[in-house]
Amino acid sequence: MTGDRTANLLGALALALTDRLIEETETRAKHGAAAPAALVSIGVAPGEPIDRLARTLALSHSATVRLIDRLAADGLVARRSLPDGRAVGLHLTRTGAARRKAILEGRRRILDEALAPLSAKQQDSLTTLVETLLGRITSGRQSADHICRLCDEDACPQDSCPVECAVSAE
Amino acid sequence: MTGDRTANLLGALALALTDRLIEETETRAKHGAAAPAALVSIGVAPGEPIDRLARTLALSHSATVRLIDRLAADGLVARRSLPDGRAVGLHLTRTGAARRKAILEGRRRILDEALAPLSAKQQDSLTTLVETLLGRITSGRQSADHICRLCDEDACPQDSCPVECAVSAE
DNA sequence: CTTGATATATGCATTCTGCATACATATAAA
DNA sequence: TTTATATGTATGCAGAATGCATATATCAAG
Repeated sequence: MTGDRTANLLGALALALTDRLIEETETRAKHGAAAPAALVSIGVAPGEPIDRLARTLALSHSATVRLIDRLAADGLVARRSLPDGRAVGLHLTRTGAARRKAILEGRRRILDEALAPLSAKQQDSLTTLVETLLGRITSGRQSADHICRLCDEDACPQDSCPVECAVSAE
Repeated sequence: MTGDRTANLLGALALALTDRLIEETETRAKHGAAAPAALVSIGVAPGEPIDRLARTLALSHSATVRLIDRLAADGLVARRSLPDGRAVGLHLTRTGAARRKAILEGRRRILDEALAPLSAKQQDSLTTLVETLLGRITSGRQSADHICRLCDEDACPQDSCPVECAVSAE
């Protein structure tokens, strides 16, 4: 009984937080919810090809090409040639990097506001629980990249990331 | 420092869970992510007009009309006349009610899987923390309806719902 | 050099959405 | 009652984002 309630509350919280995060990040990079995730992900791993980004965003290849077209038209992303002549390496322009920073700051602000009513002790307790849940949800490299597509790697070093750990432990 | 990490992890969890919940619920009621929320919300409050549903879903009125058109064409929702001749009351058909149940079960399955690694004690601890966060996020009746648009009211009685309590306490 | 795989790009259709508007009904005022 | 305004619904239209099928270029293996 009480387990049902826990599940329901967690679902409501996830939905409510995601609503706010999407709303916030989407205003800073137009072109849909995938756009801010693209900017963040490209910033984490510059030079990666479109194909890889498509998997991280869980979009089709063509949709990703079109998204990059739009972000490039806005001057946020640049395509560069790679040793492999078929692929293009994606990079953020200076403007794109600034936009990425704004996206991460906006996201962080939303989350900080939500966490404000918790004491430091409660936040520690929450951290442990969330780590456990995140590890459980992760299933492989692609899943991990997708989960972390909006993450601020400065706030969450890779060697301590429960999602990365879950991938390594496989 | 550690606060940043907590925030980031919470954001990742919210995103990952919502991805899974949307994916799951969307397959059971076609026509986009708002469709399952419409079925769930209509089930909670049958007879409500489209206008009110639009606010709960945070969609424009016309988008909601079109959504109801599609759900009605699928035989899931029925429009009935109301005392106020301008409005229409929304109801679930028998098929619609069954679909709603499947949506809530699918949602619950996803959440139960995610919570599986936690002990009963940890789940209790998580419940308390999530209650606090949900109360903080809520801002008014419309916000509350929106947050709870996919909730299973059987698992979360209204008088114990932190979102409802936050509205009452205003 | 040929064959098959890979990466990107594009034509086309579909889905979902919002804005502006039209229409019907209700409510209040004169 | 009549008129004016507000409310709820529906529709025409356009735009954004996406996927499928396909075309093109490049790589890798034989």
